[in-house]
Amino acid sequence: MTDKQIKIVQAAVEIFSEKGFAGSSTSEIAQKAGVAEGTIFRHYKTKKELLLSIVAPMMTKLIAPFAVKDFTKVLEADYPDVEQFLRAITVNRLEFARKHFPVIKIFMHEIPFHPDLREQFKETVASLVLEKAYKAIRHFQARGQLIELPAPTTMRLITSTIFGFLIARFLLLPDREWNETEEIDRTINFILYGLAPRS
Amino acid sequence: MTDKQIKIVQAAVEIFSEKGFAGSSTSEIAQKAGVAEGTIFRHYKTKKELLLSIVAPMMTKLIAPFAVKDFTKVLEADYPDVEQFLRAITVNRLEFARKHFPVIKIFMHEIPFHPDLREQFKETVASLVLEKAYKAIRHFQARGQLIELPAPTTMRLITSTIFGFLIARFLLLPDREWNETEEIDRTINFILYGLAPRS
Amino acid sequence: MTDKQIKIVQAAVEIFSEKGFAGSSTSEIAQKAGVAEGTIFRHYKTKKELLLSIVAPMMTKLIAPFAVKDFTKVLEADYPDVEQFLRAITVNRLEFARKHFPVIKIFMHEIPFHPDLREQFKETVASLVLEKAYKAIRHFQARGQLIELPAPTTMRLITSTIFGFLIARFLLLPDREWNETEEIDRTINFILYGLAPRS
Amino acid sequence: MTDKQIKIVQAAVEIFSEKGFAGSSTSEIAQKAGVAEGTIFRHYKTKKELLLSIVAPMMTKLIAPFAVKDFTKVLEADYPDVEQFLRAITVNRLEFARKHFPVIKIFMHEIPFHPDLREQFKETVASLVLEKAYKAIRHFQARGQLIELPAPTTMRLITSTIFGFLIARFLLLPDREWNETEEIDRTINFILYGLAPRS
DNA sequence: TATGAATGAGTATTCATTCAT
DNA sequence: GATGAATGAATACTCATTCAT
Repeated sequence: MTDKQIKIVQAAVEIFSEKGFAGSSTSEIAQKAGVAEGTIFRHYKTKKELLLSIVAPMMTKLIAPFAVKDFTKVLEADYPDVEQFLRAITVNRLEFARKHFPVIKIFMHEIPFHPDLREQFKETVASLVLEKAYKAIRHFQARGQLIELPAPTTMRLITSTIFGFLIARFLLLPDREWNETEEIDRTINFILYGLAPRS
Repeated sequence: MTDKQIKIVQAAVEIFSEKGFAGSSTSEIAQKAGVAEGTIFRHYKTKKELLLSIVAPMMTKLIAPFAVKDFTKVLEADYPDVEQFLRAITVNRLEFARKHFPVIKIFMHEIPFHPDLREQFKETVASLVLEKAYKAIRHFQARGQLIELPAPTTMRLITSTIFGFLIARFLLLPDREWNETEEIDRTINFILYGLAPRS
Repeated sequence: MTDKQIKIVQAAVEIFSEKGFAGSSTSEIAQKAGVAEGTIFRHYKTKKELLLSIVAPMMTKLIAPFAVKDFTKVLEADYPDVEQFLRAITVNRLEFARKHFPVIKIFMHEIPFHPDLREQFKETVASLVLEKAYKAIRHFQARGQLIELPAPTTMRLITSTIFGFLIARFLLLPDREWNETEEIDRTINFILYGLAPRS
Repeated sequence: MTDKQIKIVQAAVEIFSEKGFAGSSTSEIAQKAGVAEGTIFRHYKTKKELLLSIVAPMMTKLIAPFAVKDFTKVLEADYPDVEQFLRAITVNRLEFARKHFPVIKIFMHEIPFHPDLREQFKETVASLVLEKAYKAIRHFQARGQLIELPAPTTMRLITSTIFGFLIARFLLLPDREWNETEEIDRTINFILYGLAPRS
């Protein structure tokens, strides 16, 4: 990646996340990047390819924590109970969101309008992550730490809660003073009690 | 609203929700609506005004359930416990989402890119709804039915869960066979147990 | 055809014939036509469509003299001998070339680069004209007025000579003083003697 | 000429003859030649110069058979009658066309759009060749082997016929099975009889 | 000598918007 | 009120050409 290429990507991320893909013009990106418009197209055949070059690698990183070979072993070794497991992924994804927020924003906005992006997401992300996540859910259900609900339902409830936190934290109220550790505690407790086996 | 106007709005909703506002062209809307291009601009000064004419009324409807004068009285009269309250708004918003799904989709996609829309939302929706919602939360906290967390946190946890359900239902997996009543039960129980005062 | 549309076509003919299709820009055409660039594309979806709208009707006119139903009857009734037949088509095509010279020029230059144009030409023009032409050749061969060569060879020799005349007249030396009747006489005599049955 | 330069010229000939000069891009030529884009411009200052470097030498070769010093002597010594003369140039130009067909095609397509090319052609080719050709025509007229027509007219009739043959052979129907010797015979006989002094 | 990244003017085409009918 | 022809600025993208390496 040349120096100019990096500048192009940075400018594109900034502008895409601010105005959306369709609302951004390559001329504006070129200007912000300080390069000629033609330079963009030397590196990326189309505007869309530029978008993909930004968004695709993010997808890979998104699923990184689940891309371990022997997931069951990791579960057993590292996470004696659900709480620690949930806390780990929450903190981990919080940092991920903090770092890649603009790209994630672009991704979430564009995915409904680009069937190819959606397909790629389903194939790589969804299948891998869901498989692992369901495994984890059943793992903790078997240990009596989670209520016996269908895995997809459990998954939905957990995901909603964590995503809801991230959206509130970075999208809706990024400027509020956040006591992050406390909010994380509350969020995780909410999940734990919400999904605890009914006595 | 003339017959043509209705067709324009219908076409616009369809196309905006499919391609996004910036990705849609007025000529395409005119074509789908079966009117001349100029006709759109006779009724709406700009493309943006057409968007607002679609999205703004939806906002009003969105907050309708909270736009009652004596909210406390309603709470006391109609909802003896949290469960019935939560169930009522969940079912109610589920129907709302089912009915206005495309418009809601447009709204959620465009709000980050239109500061005026965002402002309008904050002023009308957020303030009114939040005020009422916080009131309800404190109401049930006072009755010992909800754990004593800050209202915004409680609000976030409830909203995440309900929105998560709606998103899963209509956006992510609209084609799956949904046993809606069961899923609603599980969702509400999740919230109730998650927010029950710790014994 | 609106007034502007006529101006666009006129300008396009002029510029295409001067610089070739690929060497002409739509902006230049718009300027010469005195219309906005967008106006061109309201009437013709693409630059290529503009080209076709110019060139296609010419093809139809080109074959007009051969598009008679009962060609044999026409031959028998109107042309007692080859000479009169040849003279008729030569004069006729001369006038045609004089009238449509720029369009013919465009056509001949572009046909090698547009397979669709070539195909259309083969289907409509070539098949119809060749069929009729071969019929005429055999007609006059049967009457002993033309040497017994294969029709395609005879056709080639006649066509070369007439086209050669038209090219010299309009393309190579348009500015020379031409004694047209005399040159036509010489040209036709050349063909007649060249194809007379050897005694 | 370096190895790369040869490849550039070969690629350029191929692409120019396929798409026309204006329709070809230097990048495509570079790609097909297997060199960097810049390399083309190291050898040829502009795209046009590349065209000229291809087309100009062909012009010289085109007139080669006429570029003999004592043309009259050659006529007397080598060609006892018109037939042999015509046959010689026909066969000779046939081979030339076979060998340089793509370049000839480029040349004929571009000459109307490049005044400088046209000028160069008129100066070198036309004047020299015409002078010699007229000399030959008058030579054979004086010997009673050609009808007494103005030399330009005679020249036109001969040239049309031979070019017509070449065009049919290589451009219009290159894939047909050609019995070349027979067609040459017919073509030359056509000219001979067409231009024989009327008895 | 050859490269290929970089340029910026230029390309065909689309767009939201206007306006005479 | 409705039309659709007309606009011209803007769009994504291509081009011939330059130049530092």
